Amino acid sequence: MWYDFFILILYLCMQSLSERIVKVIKKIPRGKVASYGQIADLAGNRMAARQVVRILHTLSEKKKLPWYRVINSKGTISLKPGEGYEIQKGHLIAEGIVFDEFDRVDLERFGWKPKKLTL
DNA sequence: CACATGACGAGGG
DNA sequence: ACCCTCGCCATGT
Repeated sequence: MWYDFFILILYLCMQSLSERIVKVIKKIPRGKVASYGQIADLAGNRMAARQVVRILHTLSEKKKLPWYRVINSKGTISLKPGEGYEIQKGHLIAEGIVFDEFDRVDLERFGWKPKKLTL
């Protein structure tokens, strides 16, 4: 029914993209990772990966976000060594995530695959 | 108003 | 696999 569609659109308009991105990040389960683009997609705009970056940069602390569960689409950590890389890796390993010899995560195994989510 | 920026990503060579 | 270009969102200057 297009009634449901209407409600969906209406609901999406009630929150800003940023607010939805925050909600999506908070829903990443323990022991799983999600890419910047995937989060943007789930939040309603797959072209907003860079906005996800900005959110993590500014709101990780304030909103208590599980920022370390966000990596890039190649399955690697985007932070540079000496600037958070080791810390993020430590967090992920602590949750059971495995890195291969080239510090890559198998997204098939550890990638978050939400069936359907409600924002 | 015109850029410059960033923990990005897809596509092409 | 690597490197580069371009498209994107929202903020900051």
